[in-house]
Amino acid sequence: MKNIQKIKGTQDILPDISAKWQYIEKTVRTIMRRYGYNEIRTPMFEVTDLFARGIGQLTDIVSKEMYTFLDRSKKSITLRPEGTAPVMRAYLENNLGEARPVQKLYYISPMFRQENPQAGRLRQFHQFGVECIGPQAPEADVETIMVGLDIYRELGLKNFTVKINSVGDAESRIAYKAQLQEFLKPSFAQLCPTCQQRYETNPMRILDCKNEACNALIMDAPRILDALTSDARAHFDKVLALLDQNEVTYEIDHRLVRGLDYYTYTAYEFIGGSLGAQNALGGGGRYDLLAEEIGAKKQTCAVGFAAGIERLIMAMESENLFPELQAGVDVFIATFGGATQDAGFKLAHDLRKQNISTLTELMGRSLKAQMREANRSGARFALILGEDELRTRRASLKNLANSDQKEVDLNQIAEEIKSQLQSNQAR
RNA sequence: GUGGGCGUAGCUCAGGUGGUAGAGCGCCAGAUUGUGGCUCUGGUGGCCGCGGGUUCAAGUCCCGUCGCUCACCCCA
Repeated sequence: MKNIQKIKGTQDILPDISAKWQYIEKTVRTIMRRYGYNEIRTPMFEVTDLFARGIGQLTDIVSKEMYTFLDRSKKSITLRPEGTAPVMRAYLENNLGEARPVQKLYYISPMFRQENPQAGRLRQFHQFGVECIGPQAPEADVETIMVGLDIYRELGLKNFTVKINSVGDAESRIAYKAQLQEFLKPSFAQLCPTCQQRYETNPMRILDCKNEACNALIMDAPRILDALTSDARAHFDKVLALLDQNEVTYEIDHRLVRGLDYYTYTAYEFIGGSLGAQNALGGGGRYDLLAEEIGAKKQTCAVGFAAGIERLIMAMESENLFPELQAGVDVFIATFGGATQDAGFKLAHDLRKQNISTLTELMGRSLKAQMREANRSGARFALILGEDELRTRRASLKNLANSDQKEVDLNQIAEEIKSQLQSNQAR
């Protein structure tokens, strides 16, 4: 009989690691609040069509990476591979735009893509992200970038860069695609097979191909920034000006096009410097056309980003940024079985009612073993409760950090622990 | 989907040219009749991923298979 194990590309987040997750999540929520973003939680699965139409049929995500299945009523369901389309769906479905012209939303949630796992790539992974829906103003683009930066800064991350580009509006892109095809036409035969396909379907994707031959060809390709309409160009210039004015350092990356079809105007990425092959910490941009792709009657402007939590953890570990996160209980009650065990159990109940975190012995071990357990658990105090103590109504309270031990009246234990915790912040 | 590396104790890993297994850490216990961390002593713990083949004999060689991992594509 084979042991059951986790599905490829998934992870068990065990207690020592989950403390890191909580640390990051707490920071994310703090910064989101600082910028006035509110949390939205959408379902983990959606009708397949949402992603097929929203993200684009010929993106890698839709064409080969989605977890799609038929439910019992033969409806096609997909585990969400990314967060933006569901948020936009929820925005439209709930008429959030009618309630307020600007909706600033954030999420922290799992995503699912059926790819081969490797460092920094999982089948279930987690992202936090923001969507600023409504404004067309460049300020909104810049604000989302600053949210991401502030989160990384707050966590102490140093080794990363911001890359930015504009993929223009529909008109700019039609013009640019034609320029690019024109440019590549003579050397079509030298392109890699996938890029030969892209040449027709989505020539801009050739720009971020990593194949040597394609790379060489693209070096001198025309730049999309030179093909932008005056509106698109003005928007991009304003974004850059705002970044400059607000102390954001960035690099313009002419080959940054991003993998999802819905981007317009601004596209940007947070690139980690210590991550290995999968080095994108997060990415985002403006997507003014997504709403209509999934059925909105009128154009809905929006900009946002998504960032990987697993990759952030990797980056933070390589920069050694996690503080001591061990949170031991306040007190471990050691007993000797029988009446002392019952008394200890009841005492724990009383202490917990007073918000003192308490551990009791559950294995019936020796005092020595219980003391070892108390130490291992990180408890601040050990309380020793034996027959004598029960009789005299006084128990021994030992401070495990400095080994100070004193007799305390059973009715005074909570007060004693509280005052000691307060006075010396015990360890 | 493709390619490389790796599967030996709870964890990290040793195990020239084949002779049925070891270390460190952890865990348990003792030194200390009711007191942790340090030290010392002892102990627990392994169908050597699985299946087949070669051989008197396989952790070791061969084949297959599964799993993990890194990488390609692409992305978080």
